[in-house]
This record gives sequence, structure tokens and C-alpha cells, in this order.
Amino acid sequence: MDKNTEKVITRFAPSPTGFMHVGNVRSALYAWLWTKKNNGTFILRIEDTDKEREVAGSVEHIQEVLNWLGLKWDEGPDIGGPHAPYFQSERLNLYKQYAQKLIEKGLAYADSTNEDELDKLRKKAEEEKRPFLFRDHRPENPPEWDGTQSLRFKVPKIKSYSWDDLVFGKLSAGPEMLDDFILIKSDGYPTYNFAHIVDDIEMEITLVMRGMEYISSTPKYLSVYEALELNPPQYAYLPHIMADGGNKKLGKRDGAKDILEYKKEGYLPSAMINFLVLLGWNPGGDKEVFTVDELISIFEITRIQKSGAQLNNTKLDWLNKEHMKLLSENERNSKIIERLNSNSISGEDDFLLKLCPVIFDHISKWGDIDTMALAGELDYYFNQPQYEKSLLFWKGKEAVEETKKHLEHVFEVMTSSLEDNFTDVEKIKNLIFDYATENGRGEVLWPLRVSLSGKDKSPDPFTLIYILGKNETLNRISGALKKLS
RNA sequence: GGCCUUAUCGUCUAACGGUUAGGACGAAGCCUUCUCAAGGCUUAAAUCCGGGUUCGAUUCCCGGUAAGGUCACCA
Repeated sequence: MDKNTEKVITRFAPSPTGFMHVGNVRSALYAWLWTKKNNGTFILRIEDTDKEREVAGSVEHIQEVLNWLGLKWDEGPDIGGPHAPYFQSERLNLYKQYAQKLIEKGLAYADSTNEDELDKLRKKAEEEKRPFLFRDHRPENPPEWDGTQSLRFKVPKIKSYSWDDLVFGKLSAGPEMLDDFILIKSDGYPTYNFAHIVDDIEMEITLVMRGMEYISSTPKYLSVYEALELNPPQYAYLPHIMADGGNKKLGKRDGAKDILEYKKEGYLPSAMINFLVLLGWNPGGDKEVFTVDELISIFEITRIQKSGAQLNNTKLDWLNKEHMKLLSENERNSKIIERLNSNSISGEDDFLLKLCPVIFDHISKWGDIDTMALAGELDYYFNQPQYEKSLLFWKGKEAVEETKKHLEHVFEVMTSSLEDNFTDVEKIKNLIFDYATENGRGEVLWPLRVSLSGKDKSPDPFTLIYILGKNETLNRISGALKKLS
């Protein structure tokens, strides 16, 4: 079939190691975007051929990550599909069939070299400063493969390979990367090198997107396709993502965060996607904030970057705030209230709703509410603030009588001219602002604000009065006056 | 060490041979302002080095340098 008109089928093929970092997810995202754009099929396949590294619960973990971000798969372990099963451990017969084909062609042989012998050979090669290649040690009369030994590929032709990559263009690797690698391990499971080829063929994958660390081993794969007399899929290799402030490929050891950590910290999935897609790709132009739908329509593989990108958490925070601004007021409020509740902060609905916009202004992700709560920065909304008398004085000047006079004035005005259930911030401002301007805004507004919040930093007094309500405001002003007398 | 890949402000990046090298995050400053946050404006900040090719290279070629990857019965 013509490569340009055939249906796009891509896959995300993680191994169940219990960890999904930014790099993994970005690969999935790029493949998903491309597939969606082309109305193709996105397959989730679990590469569980290494039972030693397998971590219980990681399949659920992988699915949770994908679901959180909205990267829906069209075929996969939970929903099945025409290419089932989607666990490699359930496809062992398939690998055996393909292995059999290679054996019949004389391109695979049994190998029972044990680990110690291999180590010895490797060490010797290292001493002689040359790469270790098993093909230099091919046994002359290998036994028939009975499934208890490992099965090795017999490289038919030692040569250089070059191929076209959708991101890097022409790529090549030398013959020293070609070796008699293991197809099937002695435990009966295939290696990644073999299993992914069989699966990509059987699942009719048209495009493989994966990290660029696979460049070096691509000649191995190409030689297997050749041996099988089949065409490889298209490749799009992706540059690495480096840790914030570092320049090493992101890995668990470098403190790479699991994606679910971002979920816990309260980042928006749309922001996460926006952030990840921009890490190594851009549409040209100045726009940087995109919805997922926009990304699906403008995503182009040709604009993927060749060089690696460093993670930048500050930019993620900014982007997240931009996406938060895209939310409706109702969505924001319910998210904030939900987060307050999870911090054991609750109150009357009306009260919390008045508080929400103020909190919104001060956070760039929902998790910032945890930080604020933990630091006690929200306490004064719910309880009488505790503070030193000296904090009431504007710029530290101990003007007791003046300060008292101003607070008494505000108290007076509010008592006489503000109805109990006012709903308008402007109204409060009108009552106080002119007086403050005449008598020095700092001299009036500062002590007023401190009497309400007990803090040197807080939202403006008008907003505080609005949130606290008339009674509580008067209450707190009296408290301040008591300190001053 | 062999092989492979990459290289524009601190960071993410734009500029498919001709631009005062553009934008964003961050930083600094100013405005607004009682403080914080938000907002507005402004500034500083980059083509790794050396050779070619060309009337002209960020851009093409070669060589250095630096960084990264890879050389498993891991993926």
C-alpha cells in the first residue's frame, strides 16, 4: 500500500516498571496527536517481557496517566481490539512462530553460553580495546533449539545501514552495531529487540515514535526486517528531555518526576499537554498557549526539534496559570473549594465563593493552595488574626492617636452607612477611599488592612471587608482599637 | 574507546542564503498601588570555534570543540 494513503496506526508501548516520566509521556503524546490528526488508530501495548523488572500495578498506573491527560487509546489491554492480545506475555506463540521462520532460513541458532563465559569474552574485548561482538564467537555446530537455550539472530550481512527518519532526516549506523543479538531469552520470553518487531508487524504499525536512544540499535531491527523479507515502518526518533538545570537524559535516577506527581500537585492536564508538546516542538509563530484540539489540528512531525530540551518548571507554572485562566468561573471555584476541603478548610458556600477569586489570583496550580494552607496564609479568613500591635503602624511610625482616629472613622462609617448584606466591593471603596486619600492612604489603609488580616502582606482592605462581611469586619477593627488603647 | 546524534539569549524556541537575529518563560527597572498578587510599559541577554562555498552565511560543506546517546538473556 502507498505509504502516503495508508491508515496511520501508532502505538505507545511502555514496559510495566511502575514509572512514567515526562519523556515517556511526551512520546505517547506526539504519537497520539499525530494519530488523532490523521484519524488513525492509537494502540496501547504493554511490553512485559522482563518479569524481573515488572512492578505490580503499573499497568493501572500507565492507564491512569494516559486517562488523566486524555490520551485515549483505540486498542489496548482493557478494551481489546482486532490486534489482541496487548500484553507481550500473552503473545509468546507469535514470537515463536517468527523465530521458527528465522530458524528455517538458517538465520537463528541456539546458544547456551552462560553469563560467566560472556563476561569473560566481554572483558577480553575491552582489554583489547575493541567492541565485543558475539558474532565473532558463533558456535560452529549449534544444537537444535529446544526452547531451554537462548535463541540468537544470525546476522545475514555485515554492513552499514542508513534510513530516513521523519525527525532527523538521514540517519545511519555502522556495522559494529550489528550483532547476533538474542531473540528469545532462555526463560522463553522474547527480548524487546525481537518482540517489538513482531508486534509492530502483526499490529500493522505504520509509524514508530520513540526516543533517539534507539538510533544505535536500529540496524539490528532493519536486518531482522530484511531477514523476514518485510518492510519496516516509518521511524520518528525523538530528542531527549533533560532535567531542569541539567543536561542529561531524563531518568529515574536524575530525580525525574513521575507524571502522576504533577497530577497530585494540581496541574491541569491541558497545561501539561501544552507544556510537553512545546518541549521539542513548536508550530512556528508567536502563539504558545494551545488547547488540545488546536494541537491536534496543527501538529506536524516535521517541526519536531532535533536537539534535546531542558525541563523548565517555571514555564510550566506560567503555562498552567494561562490554562487556569481559560476555565470558567464555576470550574475555578469548584476546583478551589475542593482543594480547600482536602486541606480540612471548609465554610459557608457564600463565604468560600467570595474567597475563591482572591485565592485564584495568588496561585499558579491547585496545589499552591496546600502550600498556602500549610503556611497559615489562609487562617485570617477563618479566625481572628493574632498580631503585634506595632504592625498596625504605617511604616513603623508609632502614631497611636492618628491610627486610632482613622480606624474609628472607618468603624463609624461602616456602622452607619453599610447594610448588613452588601454585595458590592465598590460600595465599600466609595465609603472609605476619599477619606483615605484626604488623610494619607497609607496612614488609613495600612492599619485597616492589618486589623483585618494581621499580616503585612494580604489582599487589599476593600476585598477583605467584602469577604469577611460587616460584622466580622467591625469585630476585628474593635480588636485593633483595643490594642491601641 | 568504537559507532551515532546534536549545537541561536540562563531556559523553550523563530528566522526553509539577504532581518536593526523575532517571540515566550525567567531576571531587572518603571507605572499602577497601603502591602501582596494580578495588569501595563521598558531594558539587559544568543547564532560554540576555525576554515571553505557564495556578491552575501545563523542557514550549505569540511575540520575542531563541547554535550548527549549507544555498545545487555533492559526496554
